[in-house]
Amino acid sequence: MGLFSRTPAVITDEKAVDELLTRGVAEVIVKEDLRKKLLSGKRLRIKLGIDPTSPDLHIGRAVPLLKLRDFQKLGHQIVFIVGDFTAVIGDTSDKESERPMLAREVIEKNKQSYFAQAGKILDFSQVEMRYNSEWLKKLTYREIGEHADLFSVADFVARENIARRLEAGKRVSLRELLYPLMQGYDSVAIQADVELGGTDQKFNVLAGRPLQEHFGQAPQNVVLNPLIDGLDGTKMSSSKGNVIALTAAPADMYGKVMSMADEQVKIYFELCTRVPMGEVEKIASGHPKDAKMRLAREIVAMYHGDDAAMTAETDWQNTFSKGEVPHDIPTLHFGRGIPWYALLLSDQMLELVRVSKTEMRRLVEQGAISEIGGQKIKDINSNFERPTTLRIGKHRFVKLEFL
RNA sequence: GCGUCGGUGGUAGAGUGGUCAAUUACAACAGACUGUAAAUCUGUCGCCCAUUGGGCUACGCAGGUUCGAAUCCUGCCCGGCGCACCA
Repeated sequence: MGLFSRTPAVITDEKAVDELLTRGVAEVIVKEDLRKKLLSGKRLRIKLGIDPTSPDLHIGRAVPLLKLRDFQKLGHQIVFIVGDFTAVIGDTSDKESERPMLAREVIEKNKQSYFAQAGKILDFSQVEMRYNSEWLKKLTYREIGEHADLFSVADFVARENIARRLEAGKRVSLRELLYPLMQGYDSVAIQADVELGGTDQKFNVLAGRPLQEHFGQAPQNVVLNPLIDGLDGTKMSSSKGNVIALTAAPADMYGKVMSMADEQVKIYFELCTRVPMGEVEKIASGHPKDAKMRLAREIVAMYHGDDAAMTAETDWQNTFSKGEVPHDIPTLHFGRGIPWYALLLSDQMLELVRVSKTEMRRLVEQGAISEIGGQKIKDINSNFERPTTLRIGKHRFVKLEFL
C-alpha cells in the first residue's frame, strides 16, 4: 500500500471468500484461480458492465449489483462500465430478436435513471466509473480487425440464441457480432481481474479472456449469477410484466412479492437479499406465507427503508387478509344521488382506473365492482347516496365522496 | 440488383373473396376456490352506443378490382431465403 493510500485492507477471511463465491453464483471461471487471488490479499479490479438500454431496473438486474457490493465489502475495487458506446450497438444475448440501435439522448436519460436506482444498492462514491466510449471510439478498423481475428464465426454462430434465430429464419445483423469484441476489449482497457454477469452473458464475458491474453494481461476470472425467473415462474422480462421494478412503490413491491409462487421464495432470498443463508433455511422451513412476507419485507426495506416496509406490510394485511382498505387511495367527488352508471362511466373514473367504457361495463357485469363492507354493485341504475369506497377487481380502490 | 417467400390483434401463430372483430396458444382482466398465493375451474379479452341488438375502425403503407377483400391486382416500404467467384 502506498503512503497516500486510504484504501481499506482487503479481507481474506476464507469463510467470507467462500460465501462470495457460492451465494447466488451459478458458475465461476476459473474457480480455483479466483479463490487463490481473493485469498492473496491483492486488491482486485471487479468489472460490471451495464448498457443503459432501458430506464427501469428490475430486481433481476439488481442481482449482480448485490454481488458487486459483496466484493466491495471485502475491499476490492469496483469498476463500473457504462456502455455508452456498446449500447449503441446493442447486445444480442438472451434476445430472440435484433436489438435496435439507441439514440444518444435516450442513452443519457437511461443512464441517469439507472444510477438513481442502482445507488440504492451500491455505494458509488467508492466505485471507479468508466464510459466505454473512452476507448472504444478511438479504435481503428485495423485494430478491430486484429481483435476480431481472435474469434471465429463458428464460435458465434454456435451460441444458442443466435443459432435459434438463424434456424427460425430471423435476421442476425453483422453488427451484433461486434458486441462481444467490444465488451471483451473493455476488460483489456480497465485491466479487469474479475467480471460479473448473468449466465446469459457467458459468451460476452468470456470474450475478455483471449483479448486480455492477446494484450499480455492475465485473463480475467468470471463470476456468473443464475437468472431468476419472474413472478409467474417463467423467464423474467419487463415486457411480460412479471418483474419487480426497483422504482415500484412500496405497497406495489410488497404485493408483487406476495403474488409469486411459493417455490421461488428461496431463490429470491438467496439472490435478492443478503439474509444469511442459515437463516434463510430456517425461514423457508416455516409457513410459506410467513416466509414470503418476510421476503417481501426484506426487499421493500432494501429499496424504500424499514418504515416503508412495515407500512406496506400492514397495508397488505389490512387489504387482503382483513378485507379492509389500504391507506393511500385516490378520492373522487360526485354529486349526491347521481346514478351509478354515470358515476362509473365518468371520465374522471375511467381515467383513474385506466379502462375504457366498454371495459368498465364489463367489470360491472363480471361483478368486479363492490363497496367495501357492502355489496357488489350490480344495479347501475340505482343511485350514489352515501360516501363509500369502491373496490374494483382485486387491487384497485377508489374513495367516493360528495361534491 | 435479380428471383422467390413473407409482413395479421400485447406476443406467437391460423385464416387465402362473403358464415372474420378475425381459429388457437400464451399473456392480461374478472369470478370461484385460497394464504391477494401458486395450481385448478369458469368467464371476458378493438372502440362506441344499447335491454336482445346496432354502429365504427382494424390484418405493413397507398391506391384499385368487386355487390362484398385480411384474403385478388398495382405501386411503395420492411424482412427471410437463393443467386451474384469458379462460368
